Amino acid sequence: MKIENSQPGNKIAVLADDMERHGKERDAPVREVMGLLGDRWSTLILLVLATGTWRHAELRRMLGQLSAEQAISQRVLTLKLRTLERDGFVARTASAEVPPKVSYELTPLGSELQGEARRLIDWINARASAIHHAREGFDRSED
Amino acid sequence: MKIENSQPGNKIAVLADDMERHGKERDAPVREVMGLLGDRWSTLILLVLATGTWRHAELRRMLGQLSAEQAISQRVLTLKLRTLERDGFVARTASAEVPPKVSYELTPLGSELQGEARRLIDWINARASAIHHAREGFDRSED
DNA sequence: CCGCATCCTAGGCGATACTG
DNA sequence: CAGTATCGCCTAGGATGCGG
Repeated sequence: MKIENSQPGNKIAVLADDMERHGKERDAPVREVMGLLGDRWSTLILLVLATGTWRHAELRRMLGQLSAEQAISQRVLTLKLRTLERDGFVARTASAEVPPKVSYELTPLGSELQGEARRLIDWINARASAIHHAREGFDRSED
Repeated sequence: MKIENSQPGNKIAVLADDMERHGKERDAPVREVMGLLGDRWSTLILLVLATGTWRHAELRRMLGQLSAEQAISQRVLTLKLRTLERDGFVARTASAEVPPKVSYELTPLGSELQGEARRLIDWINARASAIHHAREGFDRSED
C-alpha cells in the first residue's frame, strides 16, 4: 500500500487494482451506491429507517421535518424507496387493501450501509470547521 | 445510541441531533461533501491523487484509462479540481508561464477524505455480490 | 498546457392530478 | 394511503473553439 511517486509508469501499475474496481462500471455497483449516498434524500431515508418501521406518509412527513428547507415529493420518495429496495437495503411490506398499508424498514444489509454512511457523516462534521475555513480563504482570494 | 421503536413522538426526539446535522444545509457542508463522493469523478480523482503529484493533462489521461467507458472532459476536470481545492482537499501549484505548468496534489485533509472514501468503496465491493443478488431477485419479480 | 466561454443534452427532482 | 403519469425546471457534464 506504500506508494512512491516518481514515474507515471509506476503510478499506472499501482492503480491497476483500482482500475479493476472502478473501470468496469457495468457490473460493479460501486458508483451506483456512492451515487445513492450523494443524492438528495437516500442517506436521510436510511437515517430515519434506522429508527424502525415506517409507513410511507409518516416517513414523508418526517423527512420534511428533518430537511425542513423543502419536503420530498411523493413521487421521489417512492422512487428512492424502490431503488433502495432493489439493492436490498430496504424491505417493503404491503397489504393490497384500500386504503393500502405499506411499511418500510431496513434490512440487515441496509443497516450496515447506514452505519457506513453515518461514519462518513461524522467524519465530515468533525472536519466541518476546517472545510469551512478552507472555503473562506479560497473565496476571499477569488474576488 | 440505542433506539426503541414505538411512538412517532419518540422517533422525532431521537432524530433531533440528526436534524441538527442535516436540517441546516446552508452552513453544514455534509450534503456537499457527500455529493462530491457520489458524483461522477471526484472519488476517482482522489484515488489517483493519493499516488502523488499530477499535472492536469497527465491526470486527465489517467482518469480516462481508469474509468475507460469515457474520458473526463477538460472543462469538468477543471471544475472538479476547483471544487476540491475550494474545500481544502487538493492543493494547486501553478506557474504563470506560457505554456503553464500546473500541478495538483492532496492536502492532509484530502488524504483523510480519500481514506474514508476508500473504506466505503471497500465495503461496497465486499457486499457487491449480495447487492447484485438482491437486484436480480427484485428485477425477476418485476416483469 | 491550461483555463474559460459557449452551446447542448440527459437525468434528478418538484408539482399536480388521477386511480385502486 | 400509496402509487402512477405528465409536465417543466434546473444542474451535471460532454463537445468545441479561443486566448494567455
